[in-house]
Amino acid sequence: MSTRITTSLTLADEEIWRSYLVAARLLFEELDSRLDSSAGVSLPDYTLLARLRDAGEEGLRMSELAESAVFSRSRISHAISRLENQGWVERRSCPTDRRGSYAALTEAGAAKLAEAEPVHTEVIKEHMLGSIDVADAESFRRATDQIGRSLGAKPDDPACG
Amino acid sequence: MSTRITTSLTLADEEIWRSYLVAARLLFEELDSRLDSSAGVSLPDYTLLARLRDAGEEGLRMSELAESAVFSRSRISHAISRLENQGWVERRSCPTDRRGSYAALTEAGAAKLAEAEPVHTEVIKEHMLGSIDVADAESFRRATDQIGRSLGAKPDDPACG
DNA sequence: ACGATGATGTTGAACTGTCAACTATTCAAG
DNA sequence: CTTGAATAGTTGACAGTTCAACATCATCGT
Repeated sequence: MSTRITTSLTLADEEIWRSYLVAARLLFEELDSRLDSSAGVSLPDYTLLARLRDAGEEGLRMSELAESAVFSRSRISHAISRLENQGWVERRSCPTDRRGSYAALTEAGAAKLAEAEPVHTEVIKEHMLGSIDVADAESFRRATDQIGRSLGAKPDDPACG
Repeated sequence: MSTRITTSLTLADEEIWRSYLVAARLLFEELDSRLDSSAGVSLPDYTLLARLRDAGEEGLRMSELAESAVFSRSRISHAISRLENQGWVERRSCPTDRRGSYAALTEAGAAKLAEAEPVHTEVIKEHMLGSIDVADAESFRRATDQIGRSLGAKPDDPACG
C-alpha cells in the first residue's frame, strides 16, 4: 500500500465526525439549559457535584476531581470557589500532603444535586439512551470507551474499595 | 409494568453516559489544543472556517452558519467579528433581505484553513476513527445520528443542488 | 541535611461565551 | 398604506474559561 498524503477526511469519515460533533453539542446544550432552568445549575457544576457525592464523606482531592471531570486544575479551582460561595461545597485541607486540598459536598450541595438529578436523568434517557437502538448500544459503548482510552482516560472505578 | 419513579440512572446507563462525556471532552480538548498549537486556531473557529469553505464563494447567511455549527446567533456574531478582525472572513450584506448578512471566507482565511486541516484530520483519524473497531463503526454512526435527530439536528446536506 | 526537580493548587488578566436588550427589516392582516 | 407581530443580526454587560505566573510543599539523589 502506498503512503497516503491526504490532508482531508473522506466524505464518509467527515460525516461521522460531523454527526458526532453535532450530537455532542446539542446534547450538552440541552442538558445545560434544562439543568439551569429547573435547578439553577450548569452542566459543568452538576458534574462536579455528582463526582463529589460519589466520592462520599471525605470528598476528593482537587487533582482527582480534575481528572475525573476532565477539567484543568485552574478551572477546578475557580469552579470550586464559586460552588463554595454558593454553599454547596467546602474545601478541606489534606492532612498527609500540605499542598493538597479536598473538596466535599455540603448538605446544601447534596440537596441541590438531588433537585437537579431527575432532570439530568430524564434528558439523558430521552435523548441519548432512548434514541439509540438497543442493537447499537453495545457497539456505541465500546466506541466511546475506545476513544476515551485512546486519549488517556482512566477507567471508571465505581467503588473499587 | 409499574411506573418507575427512579430519579437516577442505572449503573450501566451511568457508565455509558460517563464514557460518552469523557470521550467527548477529551477529544474536543485534544483537537482544540493541537489546532491552536499548530495553526493558531481554536476548534470553534476551525469549524466556522470549514463550514464557510464548504459553502463556496457566496458564503453563508449568519443564521445558516449558526445552525450548521450549532452556535447561538449571538455567538456567531461575536465569533465572526473576531475572524473578520483577523482577516480570515468578510461580512457582506444580503441583497434580498436587508436585515440579513453573509459571511464568506477570504483568501487568508482559506490559507489558514488549509494550514489547519491536516492536523484536524490527523487527530480525528487517530483518536476517533482509528480507535473504533470497524465492526462497531456503523452502529456508532447510527447512534450519533439518532441522538442528533432526537435533538432537532437538520440532516447534513452535502451539496444537494 | 541539602539542593534540585517536580507536583499541587491558587491567582489575576485576557479571552470567550451567554443573556437580555435593542435596531432594523420583513411579513401578514385589515 | 398602516399597524402589529415575527425574524435577522448586533451589542454590551456579565459569567465562565484559559493561560501564564506564582507560592508552597514533596521527593529524590547525594
